[in-house]
Amino acid sequence: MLQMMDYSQEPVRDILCIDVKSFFASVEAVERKQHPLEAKIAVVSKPDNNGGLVLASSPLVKKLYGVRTGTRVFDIPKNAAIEIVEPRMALYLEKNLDIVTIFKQFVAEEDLHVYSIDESFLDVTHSHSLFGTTQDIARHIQYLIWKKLKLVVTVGIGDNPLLAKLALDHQAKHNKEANFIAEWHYKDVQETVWRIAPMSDFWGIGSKTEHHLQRIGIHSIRDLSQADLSKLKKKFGIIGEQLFFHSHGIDRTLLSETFVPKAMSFSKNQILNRDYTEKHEVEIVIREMAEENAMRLRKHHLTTALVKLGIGYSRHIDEGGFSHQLMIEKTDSSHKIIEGLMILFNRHYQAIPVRVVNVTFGKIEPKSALQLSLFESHDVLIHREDLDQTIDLIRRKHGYTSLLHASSLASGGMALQRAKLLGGHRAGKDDA
DNA sequence: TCTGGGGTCCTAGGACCC
DNA sequence: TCTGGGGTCCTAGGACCC
Repeated sequence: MLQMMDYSQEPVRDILCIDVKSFFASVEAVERKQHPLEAKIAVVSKPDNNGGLVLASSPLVKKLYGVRTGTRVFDIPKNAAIEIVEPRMALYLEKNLDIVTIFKQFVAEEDLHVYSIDESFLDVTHSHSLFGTTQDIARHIQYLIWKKLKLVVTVGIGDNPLLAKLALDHQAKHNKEANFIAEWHYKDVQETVWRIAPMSDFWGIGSKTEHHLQRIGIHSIRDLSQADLSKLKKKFGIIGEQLFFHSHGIDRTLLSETFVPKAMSFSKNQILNRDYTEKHEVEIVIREMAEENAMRLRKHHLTTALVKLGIGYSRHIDEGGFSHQLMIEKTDSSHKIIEGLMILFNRHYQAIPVRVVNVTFGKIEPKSALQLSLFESHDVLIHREDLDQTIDLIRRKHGYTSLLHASSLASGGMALQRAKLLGGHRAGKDDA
């Protein structure tokens, strides 16, 4: 006897989940006057480095050569007619803004949730009198985006955001015959959600969770929906409960209520181009990354009160590394932040080759009045603040490379290389 | 042929306070 | 003094997503 849900009390909205087919690769195709579905382009994080990986590939490249997101550079067939392209994040951001502008013609701000650079949720429940049925709206948006940007978007439609997202990922994306639109409702859960396989394809289930589930006898989403909820809760906590409801297609979030909270952390992650064995070299990298992050803080008038330092050791080392955090006085000053990071670094660093560095700021808050300290004179603080702002200004105007600290020019410095990156990828513009 | 980068959320243990 | 209890914050680590 199958355990079914009573959906009568669940929210029923008209949700669209929209994403751009092979976004980065498609943008690059359009820039080259090619049809995005006929191009053979792979956007690669570090084309000149075998360690790089594919961030996006044209549909044809996926189909013909099996080259998809995550494929390593050295796994791309050598003789394939694939154009390898460096990412231009600034360009993609621009296109994203154009697309969001189109969305805003159809929904109010609070009914739009931009989930990532190429994926958004729209609640069109209140848009029908002006724009027609949900399907009409979906097609209209597809048409406008095609007309304006020559990009193909796929649309999942559902009674809630989860169903829309699942319809998108598991049906719309592959269904050209249906114009890349798919619709999943509560009544379809058995024929749709339950058939998603493998389990790790399901949103929120990764390989670890999949294994864990299998160990307790759950081998499909359908199994999951029939599992004992209290047992799931005991094994997985809140996540277990969530998984259970998701397997029934239940998701109670309302877009209009999920005002996107301000990002609570900024992080910088860097895999170094070689193992760093000298302590001071690592220190220089940490300083650079801290400064870049601190610039972001100041640009948005924010402060941090928590710094985290993560160090990953070379692959040749058994130990993985460490990650430690430290509460500091609320600040946006590079000096104060670096001071905190250096405490962590000196406390935990061992003479082991380093390959990965992570610098994260937490407890981010809007900046109030100048923070005064009992231990430092007003003048010193003001001076430092002025200095930081001036540096930011110069960098914003002339590019990060225009004002490198002397230390960055030492052998360990990566700022010169990283300045050309945006969101970790090449910005593709002079001063993005 | 060795490492992409930026995020969020949850857990569990410990410290500290009342 | 006994093993009290609840609440909140901090920390490290894990898992997942795009």
